[in-house]
Amino acid sequence: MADEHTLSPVQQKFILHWGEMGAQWGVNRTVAQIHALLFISPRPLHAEEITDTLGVARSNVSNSLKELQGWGIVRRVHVMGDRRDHFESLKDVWELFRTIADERKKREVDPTLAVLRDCIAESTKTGAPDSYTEGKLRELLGFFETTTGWYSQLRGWSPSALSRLASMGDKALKLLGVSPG
Amino acid sequence: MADEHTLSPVQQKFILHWGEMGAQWGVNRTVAQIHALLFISPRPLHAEEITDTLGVARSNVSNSLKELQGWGIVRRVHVMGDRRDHFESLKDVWELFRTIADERKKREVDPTLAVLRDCIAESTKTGAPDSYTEGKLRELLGFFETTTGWYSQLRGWSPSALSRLASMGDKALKLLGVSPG
DNA sequence: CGGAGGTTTCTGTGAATACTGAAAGAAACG
DNA sequence: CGTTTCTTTCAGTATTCACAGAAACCTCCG
Repeated sequence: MADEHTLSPVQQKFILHWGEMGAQWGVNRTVAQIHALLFISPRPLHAEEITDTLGVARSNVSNSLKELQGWGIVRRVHVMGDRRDHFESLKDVWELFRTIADERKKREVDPTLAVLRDCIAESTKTGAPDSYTEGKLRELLGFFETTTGWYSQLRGWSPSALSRLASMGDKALKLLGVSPG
Repeated sequence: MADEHTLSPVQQKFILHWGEMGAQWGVNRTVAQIHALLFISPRPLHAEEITDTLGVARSNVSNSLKELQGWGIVRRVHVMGDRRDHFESLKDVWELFRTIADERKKREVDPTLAVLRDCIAESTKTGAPDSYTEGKLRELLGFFETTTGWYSQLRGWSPSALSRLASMGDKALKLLGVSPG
């Protein structure tokens, strides 16, 4: 291909690290690498550029792109005068992580809430010979309910509002008449 | 063994789900299951009880326990009149997740910060022919620095303080003279 | 010092997952 | 329509990861 890319050492380093990070968090290494590449690319790339740059199979790129689109952090765009699909990552870091958090909540936290409620319901219904388990599940449920409640509040706020709030630190609490302890 | 355990359907359901969740987040399924079992167990268990209850190999249990101890969420305890090691999970949900968060930060976020700083340093040093990448890496670094800053502030606060703060919602911002937008 | 109870390490095997290359399938163009 | 260009699906392969079972290793006790 004409528009072959070679990555700078810095780009390589970042992409490789991002791949490792992804793996640690349950994301396929290649998927994470492709995302890293798109994230630092100043323009949308088509699949074959990605194939060449990362040295993985074309089909692998195709599937990985589909997964990234499923996460909502990569989208297809079209470039004038080029039939091929091009792909670009969400470019705003805050929006990026908010999207990922939303998706993880939907995929993992919400089902967990459902399971916990189920377990607790069943446990109380059946007369519960072991109340210890039930108590613990209740605590867990309480934790998830509280934290997801916080999240849904905060996710509407802008980064700058949050950062101003955070920079006030403990003073904020004092002002609000809330003690940290 | 004498003290054989059979799990109630509810316990099974929870343990299996916890295992799946773990897998999604990059934790070995068995490791997560063992943790779930210990979490809902009213007393410390020894390795063989775990083996019998979950139906996995003794050695697997041993390794998994070691990993859980590495995460700091399970510890060895001794039971009077029993030579065997017993194991128990952190029981307080908030402490549990704080411990996990601390550990993930140490293992994954901190190295990422280091890599980003490295990349940026190298990029500026070498005269940076591609400033786009550098800019993006800076944004990413800023994001991680800000959020970890928040985390280290908040992790000292008690759940109840946090929940009082959160329950005030947008009112808190108004009081502080910060607009959400 | 020898043996019993308990724990960890090690090696081979099995299962899951990621990946490739080829073939089939669409869409655009002449 | 037939051809070209591009994308996706599919089936087989490789690699990685989890796991079991055996062996080795402690530690306590008589």
